[in-house]
Amino acid sequence: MGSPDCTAHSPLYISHPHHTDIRIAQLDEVEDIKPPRSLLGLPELSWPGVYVPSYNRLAIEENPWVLRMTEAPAPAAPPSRIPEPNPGKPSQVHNPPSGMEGQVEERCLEQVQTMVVGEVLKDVDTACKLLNIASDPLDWSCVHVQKWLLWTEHLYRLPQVSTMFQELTGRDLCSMTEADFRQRSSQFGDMLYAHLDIWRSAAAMKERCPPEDSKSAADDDSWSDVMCNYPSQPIHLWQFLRELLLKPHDYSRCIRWLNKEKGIFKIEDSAYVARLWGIRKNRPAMNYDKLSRSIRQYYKKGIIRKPDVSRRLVYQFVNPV
DNA sequence: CATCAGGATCAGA
DNA sequence: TCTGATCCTGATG
Repeated sequence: MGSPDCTAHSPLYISHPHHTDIRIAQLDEVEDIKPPRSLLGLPELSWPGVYVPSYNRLAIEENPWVLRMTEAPAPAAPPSRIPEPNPGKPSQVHNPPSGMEGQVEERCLEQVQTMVVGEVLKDVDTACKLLNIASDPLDWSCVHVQKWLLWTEHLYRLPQVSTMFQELTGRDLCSMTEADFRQRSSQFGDMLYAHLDIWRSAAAMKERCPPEDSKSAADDDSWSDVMCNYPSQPIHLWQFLRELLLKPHDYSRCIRWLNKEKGIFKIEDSAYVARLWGIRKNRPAMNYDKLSRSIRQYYKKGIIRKPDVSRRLVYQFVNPV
């Protein structure tokens, strides 16, 4: 079976502006701009000059497409709304697009769409890895659905909606209409439906254009290694932490090596890491207090310890990679 | 106040 | 039985 009319899906990512607008508004609300107090004296953390509280940061970080989507023109928009190609030619704005201009714009649009789609695929993939679920919603068990819902709640800062969708497999979810979603959550059903739609589209897209062999072989550690190597076994906390540490590109803002050779790492954003761990383990109530207790259990087992010079939020793998 | 240390207990695999 | 989650008390900076 699979997802219906895949071809209609690629521009569909940007066809839910009303859903994402809410999101953007929420993100934009975050104007509390200040550097984290813990950054004193520490090396540059690649923050783009703006400090966003952890949850919003997650949303931005894990879903750049949420922001980028708004940059892409809506598919139904008239050609004249396409971002100005050259400020030096104001006439273009008013003149009806000639055939050639139309082509250029079309190509522009295509490029933007390709970029957006690429980002979507990447971010869906990142989320898959984090949640340890398949990218195709049709393959999800009830537990996977709950994980995904939890993640989506987290992403969109929704109140708890996952309870409204209990006992549903991914297939059940996919067979539901938008109205069904709204029936379960009048406020956020449409949002969840749209988000699921994105995932389904991404899955359909992947199916149609699977990652090229050239890509999947050597350079592509981000796709296969972490997630696929342990299908559904429970993951250990130390493995999870290491997994985050091995992805500095994605997670260095919340956890990073201080000395990789010695296995010393620092948790930069304890709440965020705990939240990720909670999502991964389907434990919504997870917090740093509990996570750190679990880390301390590793002291006895000789897996993790405090470094010789003990510092807050700094730990050390006894056996570095 | 956040973090840290560690005891006790419980649940799930 | 093992691992981790949860709750707790008390210490520390």
